Amino acid sequence: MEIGATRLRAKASWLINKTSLHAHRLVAEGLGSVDARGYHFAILAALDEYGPASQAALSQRTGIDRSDTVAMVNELVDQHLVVREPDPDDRRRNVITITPAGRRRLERLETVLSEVQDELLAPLSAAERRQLVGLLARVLDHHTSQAG
Amino acid sequence: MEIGATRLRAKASWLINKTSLHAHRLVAEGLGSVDARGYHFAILAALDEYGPASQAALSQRTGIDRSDTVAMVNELVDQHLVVREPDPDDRRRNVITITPAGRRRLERLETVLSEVQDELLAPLSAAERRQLVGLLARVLDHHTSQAG
DNA sequence: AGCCAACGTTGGCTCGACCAACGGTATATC
DNA sequence: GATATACCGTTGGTCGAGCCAACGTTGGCT
Repeated sequence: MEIGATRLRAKASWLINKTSLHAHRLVAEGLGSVDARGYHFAILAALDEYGPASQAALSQRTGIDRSDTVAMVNELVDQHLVVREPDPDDRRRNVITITPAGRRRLERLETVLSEVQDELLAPLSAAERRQLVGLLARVLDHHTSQAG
Repeated sequence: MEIGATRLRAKASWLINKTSLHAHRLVAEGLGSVDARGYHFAILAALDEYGPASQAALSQRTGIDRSDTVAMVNELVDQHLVVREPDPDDRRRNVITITPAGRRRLERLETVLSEVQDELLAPLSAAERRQLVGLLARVLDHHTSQAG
C-alpha cells in the first residue's frame, strides 16, 4: 500500500482510524472462522460478568444500540447460548441469561480474540501493549464520561 | 454511557475501534463545520507534499480507493481547489494539480484538524501523545508493510 | 499485430452505527 | 383512580465508509 503522506501519518485521528480498520478486519476474520461476531462476545462477556440482565442493561454496558441488541440476542438464542425470558417483576423487560453452552462459547471466543490481539499488536512488547491500552483507555474515558 | 464490561475494555481491538469512532466523529464535525471531509485533506496534503499526481498515485498514497478518489477529485475540482488535466505523456492518466486556493484551503483544514487532535487527545500530555502516535504508527506499519 | 497491464469511471454491495416511532408496561402526580 | 411521563423491546429504516467488479481507453511488450 505504501502510504507515505507525512502530514496524514502525523495525525493521531488518522492513525487511529486506519489501525481500527485493521483491528476490525482481524477480529471479523478471527471470529468469523468460528462463526461468531464481535457483538456476540460483547454480550456474552457482559452476561458472564454481571449476571442475567435486561436487554437495555446489556445495551448500556456494551455500547451496542438497543435495536441492534435485539438482533444479537436473537442470534444468540438461536444458537442456545443465551435464554430470553420475560421478567416477572417488570413485564416490559426480558431477562437474558447465559447458558452453560454460552459460557463454553465465551471461553472459545476469548481464546480466539486473544490470538487476534497478539496478531494485531505483534510489533509491540508486552510493556508497550499495556502502554497503548492504557493511553487509549484514558482517551476513551475522557470522551465517554463527559455528557456530550 | 457507562461502559463497564471489563473483558471488553481489556481488548486492544475494542479500545481502538471505540476510540476510532470518537475520532471519526470529531473529525467529521470539525471538517464539516468548514464544509470539508477527511478525504479532502488527505488528497490536498498528498498533492502539496508530492506535487501533481495521477489519481492512481493519489489513491495509493492516501489509501483511498480508486473509485472514491474519482468522487473526491470531482468535489475538489468543483471548489476550484485542484485542477484535473489529461496527462499529455500518458493519455490514460489525469494529472491532478493543487491550486493556490487549494493550498489556502489545506492550511485551513490543517488548523481545524490540529484543534480536533487536541480535543481528541485532551487527557494526554504532549509526551503521551507522542507515545500513542508512535505506538500506533508501529502497529500500522507492521500491517501495511507485509503483503497480507 | 496481438496480448496484457494500467488508468479513470460507473455502479453496485456490505456492514456497522445510528435514529424514529410504535405498542405495551411501569411509575409518578394529582 | 385517572392521567401524564418515562422506560422497554421491537421494527424498519437511514447514512457513510470501505470495497469490488466491470468496462472502455490507452500504453507497453514481444
